[in-house]
Amino acid sequence: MSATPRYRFAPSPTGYFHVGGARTALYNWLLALKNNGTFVLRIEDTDESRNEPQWTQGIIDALAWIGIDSNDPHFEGPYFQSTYAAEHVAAAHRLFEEGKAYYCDQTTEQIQERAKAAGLNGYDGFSRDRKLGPGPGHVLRFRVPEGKTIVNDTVRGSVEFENSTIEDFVLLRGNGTPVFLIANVVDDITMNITHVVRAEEHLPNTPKQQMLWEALGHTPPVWAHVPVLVNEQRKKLSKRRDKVAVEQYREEGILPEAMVNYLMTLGWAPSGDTEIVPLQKIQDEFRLEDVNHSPAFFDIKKLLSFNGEYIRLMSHDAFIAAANEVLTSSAATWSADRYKPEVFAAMAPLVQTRVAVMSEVVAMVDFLFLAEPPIDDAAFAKAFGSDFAVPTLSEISKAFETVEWNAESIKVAVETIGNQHDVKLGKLQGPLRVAITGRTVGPPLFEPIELLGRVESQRRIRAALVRAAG
RNA sequence: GGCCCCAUCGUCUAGUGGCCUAGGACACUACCCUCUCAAGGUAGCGGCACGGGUUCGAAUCCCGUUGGGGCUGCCA
Repeated sequence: MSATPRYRFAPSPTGYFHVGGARTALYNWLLALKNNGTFVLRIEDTDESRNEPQWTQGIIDALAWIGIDSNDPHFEGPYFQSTYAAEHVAAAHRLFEEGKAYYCDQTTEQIQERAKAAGLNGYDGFSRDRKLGPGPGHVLRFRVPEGKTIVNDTVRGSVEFENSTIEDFVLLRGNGTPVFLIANVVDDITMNITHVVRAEEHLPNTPKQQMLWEALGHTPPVWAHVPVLVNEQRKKLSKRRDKVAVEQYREEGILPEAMVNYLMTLGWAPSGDTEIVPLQKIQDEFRLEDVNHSPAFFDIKKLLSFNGEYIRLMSHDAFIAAANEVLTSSAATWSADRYKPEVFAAMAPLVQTRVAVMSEVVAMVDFLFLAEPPIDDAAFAKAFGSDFAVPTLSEISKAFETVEWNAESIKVAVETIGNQHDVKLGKLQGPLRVAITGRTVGPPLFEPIELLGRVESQRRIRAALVRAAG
């Protein structure tokens, strides 16, 4: 038994990184850090039909994003399962030589037919004693022993399987290549894995793998099966129907800290009355024994709420830096030369409390950088629907010619006009806001007006007035 | 169908036989604050699936029912 625990994360490279995988990886990673163990990354790339080398880099990048750093001393790998194919086959052959596995020539159709006729399901062990040798189309099957298999699971306690309900499963395909069950076990054995922490969907595989560990002469690892993540229909999160790609959340401006914190509150919770907590506290407190047993709904709304909170927690400078990144990216709707970082910096505090994801800052400040911000028709109709709109805006326009150009004076000037017309500032600012920003809602108005300057503000107000007249 | 897992507010959870007239968070509602919208503050709504046991005492232990979910490939 090795002195330090060795955990592993073994994704198959399928093109994107699943949030469920991210959570499983996080569990393993945190446990490795907490127990001064090792996190082994193994890419299970044995399904040649859907195996693309660039996916591997995607996985490493996604792991890095959630804080699992491949340069950290606790990180080991990546290993590639495909490079160990010879070992997998050798292990299977050893099992055959020891009589623990046997060859079978039955096709799927034949197996199904016999099962149907017998009123049973699955493979019935037809070839167990036929003493077949290897050959084209012959699969190697594991001879499931009699008795029962008890899986000791850190999350679920002990789970008992009657071996008679487990069919003699395939180890080697008809073409001689190994399947997942044996490849996974052989790799775990050679990599000295001590703890297998994975999603609950693997629980039915576990008795089979445990039998393989034992048949191969090794003590099985500590198992832990964590509940799956589900959608609002309570079905396992699926690539087809659900938004599961970590990369997509990253692009939309979810902060990694928020994602990590949120993921860790699914099936588990830190002590105390607050869920937004430092990663260190999570690392200190997290225990597999405390993980819930039932599936958890991946609630994007709550994720967004966490993210908004993390955005507000950022320092002034950090927020500006993060915002600058999206404002100078392809997400920007203006031509790059019109962007003025110092203008945004002045606005930053006003937008920081108003966005839940970083991508939202674009629409929050676009009117400052767009030469001609589009005016939403519905917004215009709403703002100019009242009879005070045009007269007050005209007066505002006049007042803007002479008012001292700073946010506070501008506000006072507008407020004064409101008083004369007996219209509260809250209503009065509507038409002005639409004229300036094109929208009915947005950050506080007078600061950006100051930033925009007298001339441009006047121009926009006049344009709106013309539109209202026409 | 078979095997396995699960069951506290709509959702995520705290709770490990008395501290529970069940706590927090998201969402929702109302009010306060307020130049719109947010943020913030206050209050509110809302739950131990059901039925039997065990016990002086059960959300917590046992059994059953019901309801969910996972697996059931020569995918991983």
